[in-house]
Amino acid sequence: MTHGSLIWQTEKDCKMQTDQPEQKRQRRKDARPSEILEAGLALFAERGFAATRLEDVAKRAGIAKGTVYLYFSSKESLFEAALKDRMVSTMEGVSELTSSFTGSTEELFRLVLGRIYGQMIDGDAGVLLRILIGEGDRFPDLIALYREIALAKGMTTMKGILKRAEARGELRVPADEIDPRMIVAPIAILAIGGKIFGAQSPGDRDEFLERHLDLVLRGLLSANAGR
Amino acid sequence: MTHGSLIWQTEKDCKMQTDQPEQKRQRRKDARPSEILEAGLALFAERGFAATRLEDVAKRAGIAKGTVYLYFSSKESLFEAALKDRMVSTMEGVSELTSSFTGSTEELFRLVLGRIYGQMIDGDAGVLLRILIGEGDRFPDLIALYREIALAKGMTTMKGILKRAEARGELRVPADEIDPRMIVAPIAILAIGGKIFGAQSPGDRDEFLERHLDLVLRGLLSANAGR
Amino acid sequence: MTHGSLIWQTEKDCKMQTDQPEQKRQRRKDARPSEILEAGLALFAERGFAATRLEDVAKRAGIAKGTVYLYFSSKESLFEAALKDRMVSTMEGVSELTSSFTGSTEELFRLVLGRIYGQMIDGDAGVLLRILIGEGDRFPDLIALYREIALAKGMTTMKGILKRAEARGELRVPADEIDPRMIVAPIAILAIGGKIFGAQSPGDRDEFLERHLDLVLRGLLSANAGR
Amino acid sequence: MTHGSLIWQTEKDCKMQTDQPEQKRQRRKDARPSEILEAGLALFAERGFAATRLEDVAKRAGIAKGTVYLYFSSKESLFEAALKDRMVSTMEGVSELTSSFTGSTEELFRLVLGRIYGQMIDGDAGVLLRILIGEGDRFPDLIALYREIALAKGMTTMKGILKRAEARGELRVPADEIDPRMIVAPIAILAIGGKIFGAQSPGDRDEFLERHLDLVLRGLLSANAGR
DNA sequence: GATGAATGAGAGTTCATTCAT
DNA sequence: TATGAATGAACTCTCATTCAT
Repeated sequence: MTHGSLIWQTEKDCKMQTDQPEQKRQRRKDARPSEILEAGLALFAERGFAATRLEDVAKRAGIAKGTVYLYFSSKESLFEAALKDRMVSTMEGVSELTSSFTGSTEELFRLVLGRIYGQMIDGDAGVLLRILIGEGDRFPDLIALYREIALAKGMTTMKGILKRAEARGELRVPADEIDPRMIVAPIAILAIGGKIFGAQSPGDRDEFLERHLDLVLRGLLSANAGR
Repeated sequence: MTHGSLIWQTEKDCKMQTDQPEQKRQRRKDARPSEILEAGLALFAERGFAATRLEDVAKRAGIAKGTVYLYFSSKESLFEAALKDRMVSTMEGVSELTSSFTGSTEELFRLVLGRIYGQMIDGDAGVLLRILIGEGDRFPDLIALYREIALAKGMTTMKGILKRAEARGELRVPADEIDPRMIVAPIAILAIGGKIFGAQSPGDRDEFLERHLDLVLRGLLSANAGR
Repeated sequence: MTHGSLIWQTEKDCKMQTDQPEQKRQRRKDARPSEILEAGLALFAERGFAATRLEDVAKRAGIAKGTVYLYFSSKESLFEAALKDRMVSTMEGVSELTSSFTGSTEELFRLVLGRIYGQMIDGDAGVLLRILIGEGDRFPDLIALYREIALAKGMTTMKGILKRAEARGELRVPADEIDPRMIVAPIAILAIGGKIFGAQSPGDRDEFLERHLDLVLRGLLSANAGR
Repeated sequence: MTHGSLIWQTEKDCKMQTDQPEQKRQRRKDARPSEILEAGLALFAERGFAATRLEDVAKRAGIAKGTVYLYFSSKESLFEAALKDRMVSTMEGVSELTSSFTGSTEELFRLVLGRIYGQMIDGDAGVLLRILIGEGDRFPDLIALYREIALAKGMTTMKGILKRAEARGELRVPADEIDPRMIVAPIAILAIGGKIFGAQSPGDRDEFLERHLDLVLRGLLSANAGR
């Protein structure tokens, strides 16, 4: 849930659990926002937006209810902040992978999809998507934002990979005729609907990834499939 | 969603109440539960569980707030009933298609996926999923139910198709090594995250289906893709 | 405090105190608004707007907290409603007095000011003014409204009296040169600042009125005042 | 309100803190209480007691929230201190005018009322009244104080003027039969309810004063008014 | 059965006050 | 002394649920 920004988390844990173990009335203005973010993210993921009480978020962050409002002006803005925070960190790194890669398309796919798997399933990207989806039309602005930041970037990256494959003569069909969403779909399924479609153990997931890759790359049918 | 016409019928009844009091009233009484179900489903889909007010459900069903409690003991139970009702009806029909089919696997896939497309996107299956997803862990029973009824059935059907293809020598890999979820994933993506991943026009959707099919059946890479 | 709309109050008291003495869960949709209005008015007057808790208003009206919101959308709108209700009833009647009067200007002043005394001091008009004044710039709309409805009407009425006096040759100066506010001012002082300027016993008030009238009508100085 | 310049000075100090640390800081320390008083008074006047946040008072005084509590034990005590401070300074000066005056009563009234106009409308006396009025029964001590300090003094002065006029044979009625409040009332109206009764421009005010004087001194009716 | 007025627990939010620094 | 982060009681407003009619 909270692997999105491991560095901050580490920092925070140090301060909290080592230096000032059980005190009340601490002052940690710098660390607070991300702590609250984490707490909120965890609870939003667990219960959805509406069913998450700000008091519980505060409790989980180890602070009082009112303190949340020192850093976020409302429950909604906390949610927004959590979403933005994760979107940015999630979508970074993936695109960089692509540009410098020199191996085969299959290897590149393996690398990129593997990376996305991690972000989506072990990280928080899937969680956020789930909330966004579930809250219906409550957050049209956030949906728009998500589409701009996360989707657009993801699609662009994927298009890049396909173009590259096309240039190398590895594609069966023109790159333009492939919708990147279909390639990412199984991941999204796992991320969004883990509980529903079957929350996998890490081992399962690796296997799922392999099959996903194989399916996407080579398809189901044998060359001589009777049609 | 699909049975939306019922609501109109209710409205009509309202208008006619003074003209034909007894008969219409009787007919409506029998229809009540499903009318409330429809209204609930529509609003849950639109706003999520928490953000849906029972008063609005009642209004949409053309009845008074208190009347809902004559048929459902709580908001939660209405939610569960609405989802269960739809789950059962949604997943029927697909499996029958398969058993009697005699053509090629590709044609069968085209038929079955097309059918699922309809159910998921134009019907309520996607809506159901969306609601379920957003409420996190709040309705574990419903999730379990969904997995039993919808997923299990869908997976079985899909497995059947794959086995059949295998028997006909059309599969590139053993049927057992294919996870049916990967085949259905792009559809689910469209159904669940229409707003997020891009709500398609019907034309778009057909094209999406074609590409989806093609991808699944033959994969991305050309036979001589450098690896 | 509550003499502004005697008719409603009477009706209401009948229903409440005679017919259904001590029941909970009553249903009195028609009487409720004015009951809540009265309760609100009383508490607003006692404590000011901000310091009045809606729960106390409810308690005083003999209902539950939430019930208030069935009739008024917010605390502010309750205040508005109370203000409007009283303004209208207060300013009515005064103007009618004037039009049909045939006696001397002094008698007319005596009549009109006496009437206003009653409204302002025994009624709620003064209370409302007090709140409006004390809450500073919180209710600019209400202040504007007050000026339109209450002030404008009052000023117009007063101007009418002055014009009438002028026509009868009773005025020492042209009617246009007299600011009606100065005539009403002592009353307003008493109404607004009863506690501060000295809350009078009814006897005091009558005497105050007499002196006020005498002062206004004939002034302080004797005809031969050395200047 | 009148001492507003102090606040600017404070701001300047803030800027200079690094340049001339010790001296300025010292000077500020002594000025603190009255700076806070000013800031409080200004905001209480603007918004009323409840709607004024201590944080804003601090900000306006150029200090931090917590610092207020070094000088005042609570919001209420700040409020009381602010009002007391001003009451004392406001009512001084008027009484001295009277004792040494040798001209006609009309001229004396003109002088005294003019002075009070200034205090009430341009100074803080009206503000104080306004605040006190709005808070209903919340500060009985302050109301008592106000009556003692401000009202009593004002009334005494006014009585002195009337007695003097009586001795000079200029009064139409015995001085004892005139309530000084009626003479001051129009001023209070303007001071308290500027927004409500019409906030005047300085020109308006002078004219209002003239008419006020004329009305009070000579009354409305002509000598031969039909009665 | 049907209604909708009434309820009251509960949530988000504010802000006077405290206190570690 | 001065600060401002932290607190938590208190408040407004919502809405699932009840029940007299």
